[in-house]
Amino acid sequence: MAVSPVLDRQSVTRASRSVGFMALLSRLSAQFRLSQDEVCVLDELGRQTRAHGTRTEIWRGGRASRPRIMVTGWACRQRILGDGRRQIIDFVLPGDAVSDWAQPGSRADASTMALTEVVTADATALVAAATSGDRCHSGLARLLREMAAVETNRLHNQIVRLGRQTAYERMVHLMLEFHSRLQAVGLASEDKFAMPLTQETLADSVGLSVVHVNRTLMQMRRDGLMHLGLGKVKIVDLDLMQAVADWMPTDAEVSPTSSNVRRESLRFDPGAGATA
Amino acid sequence: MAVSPVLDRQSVTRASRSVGFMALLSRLSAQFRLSQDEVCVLDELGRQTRAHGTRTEIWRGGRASRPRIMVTGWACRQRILGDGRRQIIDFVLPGDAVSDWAQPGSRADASTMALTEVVTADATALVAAATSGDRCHSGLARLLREMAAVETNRLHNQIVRLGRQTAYERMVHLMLEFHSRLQAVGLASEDKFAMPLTQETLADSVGLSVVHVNRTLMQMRRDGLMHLGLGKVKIVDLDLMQAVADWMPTDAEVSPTSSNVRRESLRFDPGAGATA
DNA sequence: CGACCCGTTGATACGTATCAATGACTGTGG
DNA sequence: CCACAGTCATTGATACGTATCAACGGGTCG
Repeated sequence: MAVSPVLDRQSVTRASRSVGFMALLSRLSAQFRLSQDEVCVLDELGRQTRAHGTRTEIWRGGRASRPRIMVTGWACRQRILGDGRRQIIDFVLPGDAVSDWAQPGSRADASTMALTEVVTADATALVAAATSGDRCHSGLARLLREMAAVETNRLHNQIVRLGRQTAYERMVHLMLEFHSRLQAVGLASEDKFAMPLTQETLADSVGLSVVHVNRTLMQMRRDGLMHLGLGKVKIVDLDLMQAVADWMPTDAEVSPTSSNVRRESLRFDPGAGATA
Repeated sequence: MAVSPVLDRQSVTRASRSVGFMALLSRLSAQFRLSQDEVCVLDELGRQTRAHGTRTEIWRGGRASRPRIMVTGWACRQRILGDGRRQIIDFVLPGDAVSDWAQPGSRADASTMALTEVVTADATALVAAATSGDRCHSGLARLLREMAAVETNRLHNQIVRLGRQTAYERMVHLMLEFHSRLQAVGLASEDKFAMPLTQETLADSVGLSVVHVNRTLMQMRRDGLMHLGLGKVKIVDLDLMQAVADWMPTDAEVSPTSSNVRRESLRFDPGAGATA
């Protein structure tokens, strides 16, 4: 293989040093109290990067492939039904896993598609270090477990949105998720962030038609919740949005206000049963 | 604490030796080629069991608690919105994890509720052995990763159902999931299984109203797909059901028929990007 | 300049929710 | 033993939310 053109090399280098990615690494290092050695493993991620064009498939479900991490750009995990209907399962943002790392050769499932120009990094070393069982890499192991837990939580959110929320609530909730996730990696300010998605993409995520997504967005603007110009989102009334969408705070501890108890008789029964 | 009444002790012992659970254990031992030592860890699960009454909360989200595994009965993971709307995220069947094991003190999320009388077992030792990093327990570690991968796949299925399938397709797909999962633990025959769920529970899973679930089920009967009498499901035309629901085979390898490629230009580009 | 993608809007159709009522069945207490 | 309330499945009539079809305008690109 010949060397890559200079331009590409430069752009990739720039990408791997991107705001979001660097912010993420430093935040992770602090949060998980990673050792010097572990930080080195993370730093190595910047070396093995690769660019992918818009609308290309970054990862195909069912394939055994090396684990990759998102560095720059937007992608989505999706599934296509036999007749062409598409459902976006989850969005993949900088710092997220491109495919599921848990099981190397897991069954055919979803695939991951780039929604913009995308840069990913090879995370083989990271995963290997974390799963080796070495005590000196326990911080990385916790980091991976945390990433998995956060992803599961996102899937739960997506299920609740699609199953029990109205079109309006779904859109607001999704926007709050974007805002929260992008803020976590330093890619969003208090009230603004870039969102390079078409309304069709949004539709395939929230399970609506393109037309109705458009109407819902216009309504949100009229209601003074947020404004949404080409590729940019400006949040106008965050509190109102969180109230509308029944938003659950992500980082802070949740006070047991209206915890998961329902109208019916619901006992918690710590020791209602017999113990053998 | 005094000893449990004899009757309870007997029933629990019987439960921990239940068909589903024993079948599961032997299948797992074979599939993951577990060592003698590892099989012992699994066998220990039968000792620390506990019974839970219908409609009790088995696990509350956000609580740090010991990991438990389902032995007998049906439960569901669910989330309740502020105004009382409920969404069932996933069903918990014998052999499944009651809560997420990945991260001990993960954030407040869903809770798990018993839908029938339920018996669970303490899986602390299992998780500890699997995450210890000991080479002799690597089979258990793979087992846990596989369980997580399967659960993630179920969540993906649920998202596709709710987002892009009709009421009819959703119901059929869910029934196929039950059939497949119960068969895997020896609780379903070729064409029959017990399903102790009310239509309201089904409704809260597939994101429909109770009334419409009823109408959908009646239609499925009229169409000769399956019959559904009190607590029992009898599959009439499995092939038709799988065709209707766009069912993806779970165990067998998926032939790359209509893989995740869409009408638009979708290249896979193995090396379209630059490598730094 | 035309072709195309994307966002926007209107008119209409369809799927599903909601409200209401009934019957079958179960458990409970007088 | 029977009245009673409660849960669950079923069915009809109607309302509402969202999909579908169609058309148009503004951008961008070749």
